[in-house]
Amino acid sequence: MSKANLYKAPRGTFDILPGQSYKWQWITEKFREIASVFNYREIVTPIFEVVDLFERSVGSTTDIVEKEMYIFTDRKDRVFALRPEGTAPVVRSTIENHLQKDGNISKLFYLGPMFRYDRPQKGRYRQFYQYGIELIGSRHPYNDAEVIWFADMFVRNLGIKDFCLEINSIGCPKCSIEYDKVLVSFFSKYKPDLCPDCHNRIATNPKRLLDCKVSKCRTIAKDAPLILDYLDQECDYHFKNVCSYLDYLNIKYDINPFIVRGLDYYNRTAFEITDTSRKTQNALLGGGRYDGLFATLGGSDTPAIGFAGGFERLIGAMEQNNLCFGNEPAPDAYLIIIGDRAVPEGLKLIMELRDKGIKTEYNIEKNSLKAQMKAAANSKARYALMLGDDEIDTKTITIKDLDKGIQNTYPQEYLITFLIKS
RNA sequence: GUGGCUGUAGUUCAAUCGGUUAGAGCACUGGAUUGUGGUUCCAGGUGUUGUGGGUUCGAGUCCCAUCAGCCACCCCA
Repeated sequence: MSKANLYKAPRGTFDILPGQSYKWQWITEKFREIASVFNYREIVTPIFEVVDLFERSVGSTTDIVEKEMYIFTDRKDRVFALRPEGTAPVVRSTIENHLQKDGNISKLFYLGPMFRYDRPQKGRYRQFYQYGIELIGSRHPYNDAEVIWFADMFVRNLGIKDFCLEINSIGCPKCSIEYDKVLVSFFSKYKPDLCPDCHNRIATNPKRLLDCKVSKCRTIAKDAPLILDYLDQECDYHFKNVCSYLDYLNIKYDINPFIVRGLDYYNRTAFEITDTSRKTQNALLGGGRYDGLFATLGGSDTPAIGFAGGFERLIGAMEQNNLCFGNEPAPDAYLIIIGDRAVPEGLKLIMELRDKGIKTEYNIEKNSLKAQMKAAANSKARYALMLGDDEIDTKTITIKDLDKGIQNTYPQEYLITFLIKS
């Protein structure tokens, strides 16, 4: 072990092994299918960006930029960060490449690894894989609902049933000025009972006070004034409309006034889907509206909304419920060659099969029929194709159905049609 | 980043109070059956006990460090 394991995957990272990779593919396929149905197009951005992009967009007081970024300097002393999230890069690219024309909507999706320097745990990794969408160029509440609809449909299509969709509105900067004041004065009354983190939150980010997991703070927060009661008229109207559209679409949701997304750029609609069969690391996906981000990053005033979620969490939820990831890849046919005389014929055959797109395996290093049969069974191939002296003499091939255990000998010309038919 | 638990064949787990050559199932390979796999029987290697130090006549076992995983906090995907 020690010699073979001199090198290990870095802490918090993992290899997606051959026995697992089809699960990633399955989820990717499902995601692409829904993206296609909703008319989203893929965008691929670099895995690292100048660190400033994330500081400006995600917010300099958030945990992500304060302590979770992988930052490095290149040979010309430029400071970069491995992307901790996907929205800021997409917005940067949209601005840089003038993808967004006023009055139009851009619908983009992305897939790829993200990086956060957290302490690893099950369901929490330093390199993890996300899927996400961004709907850019509309402030209409219908589009909030449509993005949520996409999320809901995706999770549902994977077969996940134990999940909960929660939505909230965190208002706009204007509402926040008023609401933050109310929060500060409310929590200040309980200052001695609050945890040290919450002491800081009073000064830096009052809304996060609602988010604290410390039980004492939680009890206090339970009676805190709710943002929903402090939305200005436009925000209130917007939120009610989002809810109405969700109702029209027959999407079940709960309103949870304690949802405060961890990134600074969100405004108005915020939502999360959580895995209800799990107590920790149970956020499947989360998103919200970010109408101010384009301006923050130097673009024109462009409203947008999106969400992102993690592959690992989905796989965890699916495995826990024994859900199907499609078929594990296996060959259609396994060629078994008996005797040296059949080798040239066999090679001709395997060439023909592969040319026709039939997934065929053959192991020239296994000699005995028994060993080859065993290898065929282990490969999970549907059919074993046996070619020996008898078959050569009669220009036939013996086909054995490895599940049913029955076999028949057919003329060689019939083989391709047989395999294509079944 | 804080606190705790754990680390033994490929894998799941044993190994008495610190005692001599570290064991078993599954998996793997070969054979029984040179034209038949998933059943059975037989045989085979499974290893620097995560790594590095220390204590001891003697360490898988005790101590320290380190790495990794897990749990809780935190954070979120």
